[in-house]
Amino acid sequence: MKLLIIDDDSLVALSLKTILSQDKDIEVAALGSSGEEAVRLYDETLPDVLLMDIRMKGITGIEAGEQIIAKHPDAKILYLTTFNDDEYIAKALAMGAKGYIIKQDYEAILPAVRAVYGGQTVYGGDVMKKIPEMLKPKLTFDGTEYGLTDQENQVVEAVARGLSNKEIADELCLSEGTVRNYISNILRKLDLRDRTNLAIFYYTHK
Amino acid sequence: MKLLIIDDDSLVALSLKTILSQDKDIEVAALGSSGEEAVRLYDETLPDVLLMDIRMKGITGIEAGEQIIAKHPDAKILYLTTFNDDEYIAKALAMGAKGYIIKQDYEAILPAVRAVYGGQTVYGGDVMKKIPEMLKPKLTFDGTEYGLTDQENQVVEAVARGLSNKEIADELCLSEGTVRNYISNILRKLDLRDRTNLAIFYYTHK
DNA sequence: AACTTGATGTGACAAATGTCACATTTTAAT
DNA sequence: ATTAAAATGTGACATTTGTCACATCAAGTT
Repeated sequence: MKLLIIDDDSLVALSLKTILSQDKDIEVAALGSSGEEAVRLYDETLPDVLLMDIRMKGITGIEAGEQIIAKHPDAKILYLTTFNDDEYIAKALAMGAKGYIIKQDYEAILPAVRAVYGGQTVYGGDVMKKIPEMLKPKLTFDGTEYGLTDQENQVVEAVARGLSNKEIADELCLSEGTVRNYISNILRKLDLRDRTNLAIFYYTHK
Repeated sequence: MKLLIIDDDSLVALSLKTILSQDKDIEVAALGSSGEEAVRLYDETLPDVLLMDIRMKGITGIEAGEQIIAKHPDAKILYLTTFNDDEYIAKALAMGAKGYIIKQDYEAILPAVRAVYGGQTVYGGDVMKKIPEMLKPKLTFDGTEYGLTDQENQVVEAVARGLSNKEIADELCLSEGTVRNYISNILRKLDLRDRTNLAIFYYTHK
């Protein structure tokens, strides 16, 4: 199995090579330390598996991966990362990366590389745990981001539950007029036209 | 590594044992052919990895897995399946299964088992491809299920985009009155109160 | 031809909604 | 204590919305 290793930190790349070379089936075709190098070396060496850091100076591992996949749709890219950042996970998934594992667990790297070589997709245990959450819509709508007050936020929640102004007033112990005023303010702040658009906004910005 | 193998078809279980036993690191602790057996044998043998079929007579692999995880939160369960059914994938993910691979690719099974033993999570290539789609909300609302006509459906879409009756009328080349009538009908059919609730219904029913 | 049906439209109406310009009251800041 | 700034409320008003009872009209059906 021909392997290409890319890591921002050359020392890490070297260590990886040392560790992985011990396996007699693995031949490390080249080492690199940037996204640009990844793209170039991939073309030159056409490895079976590309083991690459995500965070790197210059273009990120994700971007490099996209370029490589564009040219070699079957490329098997296995990402190494220090953190497990939701955003990266989602991007890596969307990009079709074959794996995403945490650098820390050394022992896991070799089996992961082997599995990817065998056509599997390997995501480190902790990473996988996040996917179910990501699958379900966020329940909390935080209007603070849009400059809404606490009360206004509650009104938004209520509107998003389909309540009428009267019902909202009863629920929040306010007068109906006040609720109307709140809604007016909310709509202005969010630049929306009516409560229906507010509900839509709520559900599309969950 | 101690391995427990469960497959509806005893022959398959046996074949798996034969294949996997060739690896000197693997010891097959037991074979089983039902979800109930899986639960029992897991308790008895406490394997490092449980390799289990999903579709089985009696309780499914998923249910068995849930019971096992409930008792042994760190259980490493690797599902084998003939199909890659969205529903099962989602369930397996939510349950915390460590893997989900297609039976067909024999060569993949051994590396997958090894990777799972090493703490990784392994989802077969095709399986993984589905996750990004599952991550984004379904765009199509099929009102047919609720007895809505084609036109009514278009109105629903329009309402869900936040348009006013006038705007909808213009867009669909109808009179505003007709749009109002449509909405009346839709609300009755769906047992909703107003357009805001309709929009909410739309977004909460994919 | 007479009839049915469905899609489309109209007008009237009540209720709900959103805006606005202002009061009150409470709270916080100086 | 005085002031400023919120939170809360009121009433008037124009619009929008949803309901309803009825027109029209085209396209089938019998």
